Amino acid sequence: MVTKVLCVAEKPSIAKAVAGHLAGGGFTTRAVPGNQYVKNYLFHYNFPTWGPCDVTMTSVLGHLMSQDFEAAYRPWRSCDPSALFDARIETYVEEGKKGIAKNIETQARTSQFLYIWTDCDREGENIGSEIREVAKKAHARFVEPGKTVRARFSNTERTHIINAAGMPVPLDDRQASAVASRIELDLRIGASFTRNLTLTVQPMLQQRSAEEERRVISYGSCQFPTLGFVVERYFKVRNFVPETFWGIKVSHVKDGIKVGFNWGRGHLFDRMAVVVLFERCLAAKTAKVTKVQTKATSKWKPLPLTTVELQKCGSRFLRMDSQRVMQVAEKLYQNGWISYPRTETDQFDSGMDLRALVQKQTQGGAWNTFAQGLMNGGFSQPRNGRNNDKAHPPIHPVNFVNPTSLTSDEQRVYEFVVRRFLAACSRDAQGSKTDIAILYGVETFHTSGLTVLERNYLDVYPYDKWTSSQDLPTFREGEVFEPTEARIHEGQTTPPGYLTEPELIALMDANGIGTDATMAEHIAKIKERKYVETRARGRQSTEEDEYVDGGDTPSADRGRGRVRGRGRARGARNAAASTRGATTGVQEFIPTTLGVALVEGYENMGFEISLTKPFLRKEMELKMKAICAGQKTRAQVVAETVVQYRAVYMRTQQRLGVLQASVRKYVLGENPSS
DNA sequence: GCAAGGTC
Repeated sequence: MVTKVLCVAEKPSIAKAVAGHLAGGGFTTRAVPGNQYVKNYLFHYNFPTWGPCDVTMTSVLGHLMSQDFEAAYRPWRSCDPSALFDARIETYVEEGKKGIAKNIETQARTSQFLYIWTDCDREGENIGSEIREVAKKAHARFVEPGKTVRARFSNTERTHIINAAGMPVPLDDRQASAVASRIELDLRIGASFTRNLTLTVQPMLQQRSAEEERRVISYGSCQFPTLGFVVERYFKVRNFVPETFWGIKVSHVKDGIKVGFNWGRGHLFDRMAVVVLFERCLAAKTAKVTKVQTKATSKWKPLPLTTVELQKCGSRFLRMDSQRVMQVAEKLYQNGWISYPRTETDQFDSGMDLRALVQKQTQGGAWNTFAQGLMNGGFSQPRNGRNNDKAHPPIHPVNFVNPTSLTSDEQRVYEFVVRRFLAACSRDAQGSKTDIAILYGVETFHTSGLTVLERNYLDVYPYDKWTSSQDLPTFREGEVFEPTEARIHEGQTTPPGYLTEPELIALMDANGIGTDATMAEHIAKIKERKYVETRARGRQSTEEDEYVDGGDTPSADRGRGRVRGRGRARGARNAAASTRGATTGVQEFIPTTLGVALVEGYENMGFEISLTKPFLRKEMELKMKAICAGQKTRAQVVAETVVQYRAVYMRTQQRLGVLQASVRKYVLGENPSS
């Protein structure tokens, strides 16, 4: 009898790609009853481990299993919400996935080996164990060592897949149980806090309007910190106190060109000190050139595209919110135009044939001649970023599609993905930068000029701006001159802007809130729950204008002097800096009165660890890592975390008045003393 | 009527 192997991937696209490589093109496709997306691919393959085999390659659609509390606990008023910390949880296959489970069971009945081809990440390991559970119902042998194995692969290149097929490894049960504990805790904590919050706060809102009647007021370990970021920035803006600062501006006209010099100290918040320093400059009468340095500089091409970066760029350059960008990218992926859109990887595998992908883009589009240029010798291997999820390559175009056959949103996202890819395969832009420093009295002033020599990737990537500044006149080191003008200028710090979507995504990413696949959902959820609202950013932000001007060009001096938001966090300032070239129309997030009330209410309860800050999610991540490392078990982690949250829950009950006072203050507009 | 994570 021929050995039969059942291969199961996490998604249909992987099943098809793997089958294609292993079967050498010769496979039979069979429909799976009850599901239109999943297919079975039948072929023969000579596995080094097992010899010639009949193979069925199929897939699931992400997680197979769902979990919910046992029936008695499902109605909201059936129990005190705190009972959900230890109510029994049932694991079951949801109606829509029964066909997929049945297919695996049927195929497993006649198979000797189960070969898991889910993504090589923690969730993939858990999905693999779900598949094994289903196969076990057909035959208990699949729990025996060596009967269920998994493939180690990180992309679907032919040689990589064939290699993986020859080197099966065991499923990692630790990773699977780390995910199982995450699932259990999110359910217990989310459901208990959400029911409690809804049942205690929602009745207060009904005083305001009957529409509020059925509104859910939810707590989740991702949605609350997301809301927290929005509220934190809101208060930074509202509580901002402008400060006046002073600086010294020196300019000099030479060869008919006016050059502005920036003070080495930037600006100071002490007017008298600036006056004293300024008078010393004037007393010196002349300034001396201390440095003239011209050196080569370059602007680096962008990194290969990750999901987070795609979402940020979507908000900035395409005027689409993150959820819309992902919907469109998903469609482009399903139609075979771009690669899998959910990836954290910003490194291309060295084995990938990138030139073949560039070649496809010579067929058309506004970028075709640029792509041709890359084929004619302009190609340069993309930079490697720091991230590799070991499951997916960076987002890239896999086929050329005539843009006219796409909707306008699809066109813009496809064009961005293509241009980003071509840019990543180009050479860095090259330029020449001249720095000039002068000593005026004992104060130093600087200016600089930039000449762009080779645009390279910039020609295909209009989202980056890098332009030559005005030419500087020639200065010699040691040259002495009397500045045409020197004066004190006064300015004021300006508040930071409200949080924009790219900033919010960057914060979530940096703090481990959500994953590439879910960040947009969490943002959409806090909008849907009416914790936040978005609106198009107006022109009130001088910050944006300042950076759009191009920073250190001599002409950037305007009116009262340049202002800079001293209250703005460093990360946010960088984010603003990289919006150069962006048009306005970026969405900004403002919390609703309910959003503010929830965050303030929980903050005022005075927990040692804040529910509205990202620390708890980080702790969860550490606990999952401990399970993966074998330092803790799933049961331990669940038990200790439940103890922690039960205490927080009890405290919220004792201090319910604090939360209710916050709702009265912000939502109902009542005076605290009344 | 609850969460977050997969995927279509």
